[in-house]
Amino acid sequence: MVDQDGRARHPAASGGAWPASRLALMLLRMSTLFVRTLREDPADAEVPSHRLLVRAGYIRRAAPGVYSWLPLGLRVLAKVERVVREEMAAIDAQEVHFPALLPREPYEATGRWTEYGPNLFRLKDRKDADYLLAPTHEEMFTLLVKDLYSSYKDLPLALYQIQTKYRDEARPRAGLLRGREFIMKDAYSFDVDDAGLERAYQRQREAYQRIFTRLGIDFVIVSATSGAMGGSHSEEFLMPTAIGEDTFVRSAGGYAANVEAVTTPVPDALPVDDAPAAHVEDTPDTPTIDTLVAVANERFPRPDRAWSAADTLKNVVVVLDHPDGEHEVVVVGVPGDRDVDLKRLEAAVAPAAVSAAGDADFATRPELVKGYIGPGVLGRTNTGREDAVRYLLDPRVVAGTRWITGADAPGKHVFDLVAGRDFVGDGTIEAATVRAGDPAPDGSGPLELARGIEIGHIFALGRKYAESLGLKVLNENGKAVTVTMGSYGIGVSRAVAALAETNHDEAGLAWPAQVAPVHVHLVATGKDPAVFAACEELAADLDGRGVEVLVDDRPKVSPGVKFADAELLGAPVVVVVGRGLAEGVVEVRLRRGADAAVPQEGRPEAVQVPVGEAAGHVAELVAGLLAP
RNA sequence: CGGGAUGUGGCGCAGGUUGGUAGCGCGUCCGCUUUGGGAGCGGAAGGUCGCAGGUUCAAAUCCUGUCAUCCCGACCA
Repeated sequence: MVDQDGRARHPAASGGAWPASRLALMLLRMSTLFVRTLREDPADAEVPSHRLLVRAGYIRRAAPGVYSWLPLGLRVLAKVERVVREEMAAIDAQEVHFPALLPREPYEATGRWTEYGPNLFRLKDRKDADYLLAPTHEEMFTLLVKDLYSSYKDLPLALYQIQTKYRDEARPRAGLLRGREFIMKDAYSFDVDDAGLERAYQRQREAYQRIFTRLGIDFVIVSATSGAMGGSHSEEFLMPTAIGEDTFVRSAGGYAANVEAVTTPVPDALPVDDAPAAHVEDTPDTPTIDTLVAVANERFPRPDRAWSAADTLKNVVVVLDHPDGEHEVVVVGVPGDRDVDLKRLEAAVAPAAVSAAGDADFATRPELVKGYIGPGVLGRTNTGREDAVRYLLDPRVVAGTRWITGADAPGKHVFDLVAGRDFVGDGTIEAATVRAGDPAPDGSGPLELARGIEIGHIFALGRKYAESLGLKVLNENGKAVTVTMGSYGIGVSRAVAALAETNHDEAGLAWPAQVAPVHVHLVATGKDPAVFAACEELAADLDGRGVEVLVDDRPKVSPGVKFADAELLGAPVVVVVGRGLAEGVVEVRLRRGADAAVPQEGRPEAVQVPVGEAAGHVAELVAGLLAP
């Protein structure tokens, strides 16, 4: 990425406008199609979508997390894009196209040049000016609207693009599912007031539901945190799958949220009247919760039941790195049977970055005795000292709860320490791990955990970007008001992978008709010229009816190879012209079997169709598969 | 950034401990045969064994360094 003169550059910096017209439909031939199928799995691919998309010749790796699209892959991508474009048009969003290569200044203005951190692809031009490859385009959209619009009469407005995005992920993985270059549809709404934003948000939300439904992608909508994006609220569209990277929770009663966004129902405060006074006890060699519980049960047994980890209060030292450069040591108090979930913590303290405290951090805070940290030295409210370590508590630590926790000296813990009476925090924080069985915050029952792939994310951004970039319009009273915005993303290339992930079997891909590169894979077997002639005739007939056909016209390729390729490539309908032709029939079968909802085991049943009726039969079949 | 693994024709791999003319399968090319489930026979092209040093008469193999890739974790609209 650095050329001979030492200048940074990026091979893909030109981004790329991909006109809708690239979905030029034409009859494809295996004899000339630019594809090479692989018999064996590529060594670097783990997940099915990655393995199969490479094996079937849809994509090729160009660099870690960077993929080239081959003809078949590009057709699937184009079909996904077409659905997205149609549904964007249906809610009056207009398509534009920004560069992928952007100057630093706008991102400097919103603070994201620094906030985005090492994940931002940065480069310099020959004059040593800073540029970036855009990870997302809020700034550019905001500035464009600011350039052109200045009146409330111009709003509401919704714009979008389908554009290549760049994020220098520390660890790209799973092929298209987490790349460093990927294709995203990003839409932005501009409104003059909150009610307008809410309407725009809902229209996008509904469009997303239609898009994923049309694509045949199963999804759940979960509440999410807005993270580095800022904003008031956001929701993620997740496709549930075991290989998903996002953990979310849901209840039988309909609650769903990303783990980062789950809130803990706050228990009622307990009376403290009957609680004994706090007392410090010797608990030698108990630096961990496990050892503490064991010693407590041995030396200070409770009459009613044994002590458990849930009776202890664990104080975890973490470091927050704030965008302004401040390096702050903080202690988070959680029930001892839970850990601090760094992702949840980070979401709760965004935009600060979280890391575990190192020896150097402990050195700056000698009052923190590893393994025996307690509220005695924590918290500004608690200690009355301005320079005390900030102490944030799990919401479960309500007034009246009784805890065993560190006494700030080696080998000593304090028992019967009552929250509210003996100590308080500097606030509460959602940082404890979420477990299956935890109650949903809306009372809709216990939560279960599941995993999913994030395929869409919608944000009610509010005024963060408009404010920092000065996007204002004049209202009815001639007064300048800051515009309120939403941003709405769909991972388009990721959706292709998600579809492959869901629609395959042992033999290969098995696309839903709406996104399949072709509708029909037409195979000619044998060497009889009459077979090839009949196959050509059928292909032309289908083509004339608007059916997209890939005809395997390769001579001297054995039937086994052709069948295997048809199954690997995954067209929804496979037609075989071969030995049946002598009896005047061709074979028609569905790639996924008669029940098109689920790929089936083994080979689907073939239907014999008289050759004269084949085109009509197949065209009807395809129309049925394409019908909503 | 931590842990683990791997770099050998286009792809998938063996060889390495015991240093001695670089191998197998698939794919590709030519010829003949074959044609309903990844064909057979014969022939051919294609590799400075990731890179750089070192040891040695001799290094894919031993030593040192370095780079890269993959997996797990950290990280991640």
